Amino acid sequence: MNVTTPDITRDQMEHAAKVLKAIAHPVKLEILKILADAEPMDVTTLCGHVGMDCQISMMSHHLAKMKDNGVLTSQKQGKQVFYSIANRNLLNIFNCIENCGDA
Amino acid sequence: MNVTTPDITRDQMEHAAKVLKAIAHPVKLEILKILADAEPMDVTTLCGHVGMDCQISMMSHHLAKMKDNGVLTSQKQGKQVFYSIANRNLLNIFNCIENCGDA
DNA sequence: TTAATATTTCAACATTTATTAAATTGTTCA
DNA sequence: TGAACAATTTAATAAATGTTGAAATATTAA
Repeated sequence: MNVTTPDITRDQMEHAAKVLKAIAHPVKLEILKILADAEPMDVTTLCGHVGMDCQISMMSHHLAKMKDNGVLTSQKQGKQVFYSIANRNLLNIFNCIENCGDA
Repeated sequence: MNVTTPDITRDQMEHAAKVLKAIAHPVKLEILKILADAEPMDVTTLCGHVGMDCQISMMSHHLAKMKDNGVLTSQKQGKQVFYSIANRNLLNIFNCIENCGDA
């Protein structure tokens, strides 16, 4: 038995890699962080929070990819689409990131 | 103040994205997991553990990238180069992955 | 029905990754 | 020295990603 890391199968590894790929981008991480504190949020508002050079089309692509990989969920309400975090466990990644900040 | 996620600066976000990119790949995650339980390890042995279709050149590329991004460290000993995990805090990512396995 | 708004999709392009084979460097040892 | 081994580097190519603007879709309101 192994005390350092949990046992993870090949399939889980593939899945994990997909999820990590889906968030391994500064803007995507920022989206995640914004939603973490104020979900659900619609695309335009989210774009405003991301700031400066945010384009709605780019935002939509990022959101779609994260949704495709099970990171986010969405719900249409009128003209807007509100995004939420599918599984808040994923947010632990920020703790990890903070601890590893100077790695 | 914010209780859900730690405050993270733009720079930290950029850095985090780079680190995540450097490990968001099934083989790279596997390398990390193998080293987690048996570091340090030389390239050829590592390649054997990864199994099946592992080519030494590919392994070297993966290792170099992970090293470049501060995920791994290396130490030459004779003909061999032994790799280790730079900061074991990063291994928390596996817990996160396990919990989010069915996200 | 038309106009306005919100979001997605499409298409194009540049950039980055992943993979593989071949050539190269460095080390040990006969 | 030179053969054998370990690992890296280089180069070529395919595949995936990121970015952008324009067009398309859907919803609401006038």
